[in-house]
Parts: sequence; C-alpha cells; structure tokens
Amino acid sequence: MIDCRIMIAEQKEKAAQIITRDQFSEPISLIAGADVGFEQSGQVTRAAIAILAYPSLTLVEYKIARIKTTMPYIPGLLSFRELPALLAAWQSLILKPQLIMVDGHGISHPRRLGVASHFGLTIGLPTIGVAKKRLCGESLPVANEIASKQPLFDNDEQLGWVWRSKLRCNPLYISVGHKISLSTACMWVERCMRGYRLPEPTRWADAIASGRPLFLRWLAQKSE
DNA sequence: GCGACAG
DNA sequence: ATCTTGTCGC
Repeated sequence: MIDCRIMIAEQKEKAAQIITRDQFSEPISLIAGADVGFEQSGQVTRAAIAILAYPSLTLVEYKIARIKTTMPYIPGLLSFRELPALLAAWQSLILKPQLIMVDGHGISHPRRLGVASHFGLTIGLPTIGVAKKRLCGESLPVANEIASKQPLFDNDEQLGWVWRSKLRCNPLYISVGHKISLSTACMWVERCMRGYRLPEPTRWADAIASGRPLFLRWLAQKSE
C-alpha cells in the first residue's frame, strides 16, 4: 500500500514555496504545454511537452518520455503519478520555454499543490494550471459566452477562474501554477487561444501525449 | 454513513 | 486517463 500521509506532508511543505507573483519578463518567445497520457495496459506513463513559438503558436519542438507507471491515480495526488514522466520529458528538451501551461490544476487543489504547481516548483519556472474539471472549490454557473468567467472559491480564498473558452463546451479551470499571478495567467491563456476549447500549448501536448489525429497529421505532413 | 473526486 | 459507435449540432 501507499502511505499518502508522506505525500500530503510534502505537498503542504512545498505549497508554502509557491510564488504567486509574476517572475518572468516579456516579451516571451517560447511557451510550452505539458500533458500526460497512459498506454493501453496502463503500465506505461507517457508524458509530452510541446514547445510553441509565440506569438505564432507553431510547434517548434516536442519531446515524449515513456516511464513505467509507479502510482495509481488518487485525486489530489496526481502529481506523484505524473511528475516523473514530465521531468524525464523536460530533461530531454533542447529549447527551454519561459512559461509552461500544464494540463491539470495549479493551486486550485485541496493542499494548494496541484501538478502544475508541483512541476513549476520542481523545475523553477513559471507554470499555469489549465484543468478541464473541478477538483475543489465552488463557483457560480458561467454564462454561455466566450470569455465569461466565474471565480472559483474555497471559502474566502480565490483559487482560480472558471473560464468559458469556447461556446457549448465545458469551461476551463485556470489557476496559478508557480511564479505567476492569476491575472497574468488568465491573460496568457487568452493569448494562446485559437478557437478550440484548449489553449494551443495544452492542445498540442495532449495531441502528442495521446497520439491524436492533430499530431499524426502534423507528423505525416512533416515527412513529405 | 454518503457523495465527490485533476488525470 | 483509456476503450468505443453512433449521433447531434454548428
């Protein structure tokens, strides 16, 4: 069995180190997206990091890491399952981005250390949490208009924004990962939208990690 | 005790 | 997260 108490203690300790101020300077030329998928058996964790040029948002580099799965999925402890593969992918990159968007929550987490924050703290770079589902906190319904948003609250503490990125799609949960403020995080997510539910960095990372048509077409076209 | 629960 | 067919709507 896994002793979650140790991980929870680690999360509480690390959460205190998360920086919620902007610690990067513009202009930014490279933005990354990070996501993790699992192969059929579930025994292999596959992380992908996509590096996009900004502002063109074209894919300029990507790396995939395949690691043996060590942890089961436990809500709230996702980073312990996904971080090893993310770090492996990170280490193999040639280009280093100034900002990273991670598929998952940042500080909108029961102990304020979701995978986006954990990853950012570990590598010491600014990260943004872009999650597709709520983990904790409460919010009012978001109006069905693009860019409508509602604050995500845990009592009096705002954990992030619930943000409608696309009509008739479930909203995104945007939160501080590390070394960035919430307002700046939202600004960068908006700047990276190209008409899909997910911002481009996360959209590409997901496509690469899961071998989706978007990425397969890109590969095919590249080899022509 | 029951429901909720990122990926 | 992954597997998986059809179906509805823009």
